[in-house]
Amino acid sequence: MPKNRRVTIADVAARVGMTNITVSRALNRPEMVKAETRSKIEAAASELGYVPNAFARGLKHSESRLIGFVTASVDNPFYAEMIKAVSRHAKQHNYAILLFDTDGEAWLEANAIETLLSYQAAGIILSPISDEPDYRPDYIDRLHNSDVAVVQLDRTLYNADFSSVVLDNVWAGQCVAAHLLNRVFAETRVSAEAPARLLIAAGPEQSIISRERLAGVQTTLAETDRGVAVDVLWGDYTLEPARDDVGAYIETYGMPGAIFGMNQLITLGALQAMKAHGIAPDTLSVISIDRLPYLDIFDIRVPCVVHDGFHAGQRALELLLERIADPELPQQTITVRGELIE
Amino acid sequence: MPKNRRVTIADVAARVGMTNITVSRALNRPEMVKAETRSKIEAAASELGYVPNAFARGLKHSESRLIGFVTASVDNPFYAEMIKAVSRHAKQHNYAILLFDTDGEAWLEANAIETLLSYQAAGIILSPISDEPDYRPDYIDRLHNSDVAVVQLDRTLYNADFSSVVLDNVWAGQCVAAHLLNRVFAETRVSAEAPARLLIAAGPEQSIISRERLAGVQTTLAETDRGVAVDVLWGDYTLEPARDDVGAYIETYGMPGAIFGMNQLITLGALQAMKAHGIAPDTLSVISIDRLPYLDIFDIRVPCVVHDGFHAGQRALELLLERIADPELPQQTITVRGELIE
DNA sequence: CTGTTAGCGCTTTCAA
DNA sequence: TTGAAAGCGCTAACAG
Repeated sequence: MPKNRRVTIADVAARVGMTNITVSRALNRPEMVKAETRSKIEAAASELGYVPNAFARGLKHSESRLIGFVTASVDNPFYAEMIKAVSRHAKQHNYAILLFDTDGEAWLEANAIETLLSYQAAGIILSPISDEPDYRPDYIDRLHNSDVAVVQLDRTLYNADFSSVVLDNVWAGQCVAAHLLNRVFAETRVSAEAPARLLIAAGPEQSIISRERLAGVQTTLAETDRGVAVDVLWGDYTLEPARDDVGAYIETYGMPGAIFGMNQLITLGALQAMKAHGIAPDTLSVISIDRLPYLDIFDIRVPCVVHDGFHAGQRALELLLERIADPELPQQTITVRGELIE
Repeated sequence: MPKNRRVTIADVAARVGMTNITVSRALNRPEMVKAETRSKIEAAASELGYVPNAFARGLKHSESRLIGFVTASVDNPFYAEMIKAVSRHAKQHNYAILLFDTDGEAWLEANAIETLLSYQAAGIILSPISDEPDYRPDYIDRLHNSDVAVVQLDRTLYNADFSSVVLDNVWAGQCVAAHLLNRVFAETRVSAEAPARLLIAAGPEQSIISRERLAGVQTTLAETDRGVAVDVLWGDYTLEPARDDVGAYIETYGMPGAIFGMNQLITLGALQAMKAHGIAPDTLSVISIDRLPYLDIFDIRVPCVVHDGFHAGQRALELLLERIADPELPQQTITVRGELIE
């Protein structure tokens, strides 16, 4: 069977002996058409297998029902959760999602934005590859000059004036420190000679997120007279460097009083290093940001500050829809607080 | 600052004192245009911030550079991996991904297909909500009558004639059984009175995937004279029913000789049930399909048959591109084998 | 090498 | 309630 030529509004019109415009109206503004004509048209349309051409429609209105989601890692479970939330709420408002995985590459991110502009995307949810001050991609101006709504999610471009939904990183750091002071460093007293040591396995040194989390820890520690010394290992949010650096640290300085991993992968890396050095997870206090899934099944307790990705994604989409509806709205930042789970 | 009207090819043309078509050519077929004109045009285009309108182009060619990915669960890590693969390879061929999360709902799946047809998607990678024989959505005919390329991934519609990339489920079952015979039931001898028991926590009873995995186990067991009795608990591929049913089983029949969980979540459910009954993971042999991530860090060994989702996704996209290039190609099925990891 | 014309499928005037 | 004409932005086909 040769594939039928695509059926258009005109084919439907011909079938019922009317003109294009009547068919168009019957399908989009049913109230403007006599009920009888309408049902004839609807019948013909479904019989012929008519599918509206989104391109023609988009060209006409010069607006589209597309929302872009740009992220560095679809396979990060936290992002997967956010994508799910965005996708679910987008389709309730009749938007479809164009997904771009930038794989941490600046040029792919730039391409993604370019493509979204060419599809006249109504909005973009952007989680850029980096929040460091020296990452200032050219597309920022393009976005400001166009009329796409933009909401940054989780990560934000340094100093770019877009709305955003971010985690309360300072607070997460404070939570972590408070928990450690309560549970681990409870007996610690000021002691300049042999202070208790907290090892922090962080993300990149220039990452705002890492710095905020660190700042949170430090302010809370500073509020007490417990003499906790903080050692920071900068990394890149992935497992391997965390594992290697924590391993090296343990070899050089011995076991710290506690380890704080700034995200899931970092913490797993730290745990791996501990295992390699024969340290059981319950001997040394480990605390994390992001949940380490399913460990409770095996009675391994790593307390963590958990952020609700689904909620964050949903808020981002809400913000985006508001901006699409009213582009003149001032930029907003929404902060999502995590919760300490023991 | 009022947002500038969108800049079109005509604006660029006016700027350099040429006509639309020359600009169009300079941008798309550089070789057809004098080098000097071309560079003038390119300069003007980037200065004005020209972005081609994908809708106009799509309308003209009546073909698009869009590929649809339709799945029931973006947040399943196995799917996330496949999405990553598809996305990465799609962009190498200049396709963008329209992502639809159907959340297991038939009407959302139907909507997704409808939307993809309206966007003239060049191809669709489809992982339907169900592979059971009584799920026969209407869109199957629409797809066959249109000229979209379709490749099913992981799950396939019962008896729909589309290409597909599927896991070798029979083989996975055989692997599992062979491993159990070697390691767990090695000493078991024929014994009608007290046969060794293998508990299988499966997906839905009508699911082809579950039935194939089960069949694999049974053929391998049948090839030996070891008297292993198989008990099957049907479920739905999620954690909770598996946990509850395995728990109930243990209470009624006591500990089986081994438990086989047919996917990650089922196995985790089984492990949870064991924990609730005070059975340590190393006392009872558990085996799974799909990896249980990071357990090795804690010295918990659950052998599993692992499938390479990245590879599967990549193959699906390759198949799709082939069909886009030549729609007359016969339908193909590619089978991806997993590997037993101890 | 560059320009004219026409049309992709749909919808927005304006008119009947 | 329905229709005619025009145009969204882009690119074939055919000139020049």
